[in-house]
Amino acid sequence: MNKLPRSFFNHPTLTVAQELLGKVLVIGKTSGRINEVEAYIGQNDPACHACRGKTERNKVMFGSAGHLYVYFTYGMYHCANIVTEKKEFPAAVLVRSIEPISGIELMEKRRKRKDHLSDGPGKLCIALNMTKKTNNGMDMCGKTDDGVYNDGFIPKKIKKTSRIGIRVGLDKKWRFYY
DNA sequence: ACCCCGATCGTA
DNA sequence: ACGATCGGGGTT
Repeated sequence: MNKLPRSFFNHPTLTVAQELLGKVLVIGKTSGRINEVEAYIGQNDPACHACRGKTERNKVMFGSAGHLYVYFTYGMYHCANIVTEKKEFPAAVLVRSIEPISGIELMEKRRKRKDHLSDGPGKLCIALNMTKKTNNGMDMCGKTDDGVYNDGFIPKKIKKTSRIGIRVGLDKKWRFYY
């Protein structure tokens, strides 16, 4: 397993999003294979948090690639993105689902159930214990084990649809899964 | 200071 | 398919 370097994320978001499929996300003692993502890209994407410019919440998206953008939503959930593209270009890939690989008992304990541990953006943040307070802005290309890894797995067929849970930007088919 | 609504989840 | 849920971002 080799860790993805910053140069992997410092590219067009649609490319990074599709290449992230099948990679292994590691946070602490838990990990899982990414099997669903969505791209959110800059000022011309009405569904992107950064479409109206930089704010206190979305400022991480304007930073350098390879950092986590974790935000709080629906009064009770978190969602985790990995920042892409060059500095000051606000874009990121939302990780919507992972297939649990390690730390499964820990995930079950955190989720308080044994099924559907991480098949949703809010669920996987609970399973991997990611919150805005502790994970927003963290570097996924640093020296710690936290990050994204390539173990050689290659998705067979990538499917593309509109993104989930949004009311604008539905014309863009920027959800990818396999 | 406050109002509105959401990149969701779980159950029906 | 739909309702619960509520913190806080963004604007006043």
